[in-house]
Amino acid sequence: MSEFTDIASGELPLGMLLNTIGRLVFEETHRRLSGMEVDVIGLGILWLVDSAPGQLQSEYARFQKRDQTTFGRYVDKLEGKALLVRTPVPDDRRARTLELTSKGREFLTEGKRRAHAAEAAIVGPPSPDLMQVRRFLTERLNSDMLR
Amino acid sequence: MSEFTDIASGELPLGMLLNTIGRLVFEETHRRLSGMEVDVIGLGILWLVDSAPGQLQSEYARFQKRDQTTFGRYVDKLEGKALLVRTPVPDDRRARTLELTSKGREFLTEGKRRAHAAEAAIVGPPSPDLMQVRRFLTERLNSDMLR
DNA sequence: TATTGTTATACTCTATAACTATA
DNA sequence: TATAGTTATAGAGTATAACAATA
Repeated sequence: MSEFTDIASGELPLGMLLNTIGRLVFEETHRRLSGMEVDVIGLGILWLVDSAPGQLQSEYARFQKRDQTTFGRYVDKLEGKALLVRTPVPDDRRARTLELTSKGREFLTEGKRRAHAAEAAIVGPPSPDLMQVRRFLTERLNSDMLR
Repeated sequence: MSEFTDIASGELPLGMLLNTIGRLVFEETHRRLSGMEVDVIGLGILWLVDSAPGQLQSEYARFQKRDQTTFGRYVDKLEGKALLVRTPVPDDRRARTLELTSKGREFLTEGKRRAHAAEAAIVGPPSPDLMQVRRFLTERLNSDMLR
């Protein structure tokens, strides 16, 4: 495999890098969440809702740059596991806000712990470099340039 | 959406960051490669094969941390578009090596250009920060710790 | 007319299992 | 027994289209 060493230090397409490393982190996290029946995406939704509870489902979907349908399907699953609840909005009878259940908050605590362990297994322990990567990606996610 | 601003500067799960940004880059690249019917992954394979031609198909799959079946299916597609060729190995009649066609090399040149434009649309123009992110991810991909 | 959300549907990515051929 | 590769199949992620209810 040493034939590839030089290649990898070149300019790999960022899309491929994110895809590959992302897939590895995803799989590792999934393995470590086994028995909990929630994957990285479900965990990310719980985390998001917990951090800013009571927003509209569509607001969360928009923030995650995710299609409403796709997002709704995840919410179905999480609601089915009683990790969060949909609450009707009195002012707007189309809308639902989201909120974690106490079971959901418990799950989130343990889930985050396991997710961080999984990350460390793939990208190494917390470090200034890793923090910078995280910061860069977070800033881009927050950018209004996207969608 | 400003309700989320503070959240995003917190510690989002890396898996989710990679997944979300990766998906956006993937989709944008796909859009810009449209008409060429090759996505980021196909492009990554062409790039890899071009950089170290004549290796076994299985070697490339291993380097990309990708299942043989999945990798093989991409090779099918690329071969179907005459962008690369499989060549039997005289010494080992089970094995095939991969190599780009001249059409494949032409495609790669243009494809890389478009992929970089797509990346810039999502994560911004080349910058020291972006380079560092790329370097970090590349190093992790190269790490023997994985798989 | 536009928005919130769901249902039905289809497509793609990915891997597992089983297999052939070969080493 | 192990490896290179393919075929068949299934599961999960994702989005589009069509729709209902509401604003």
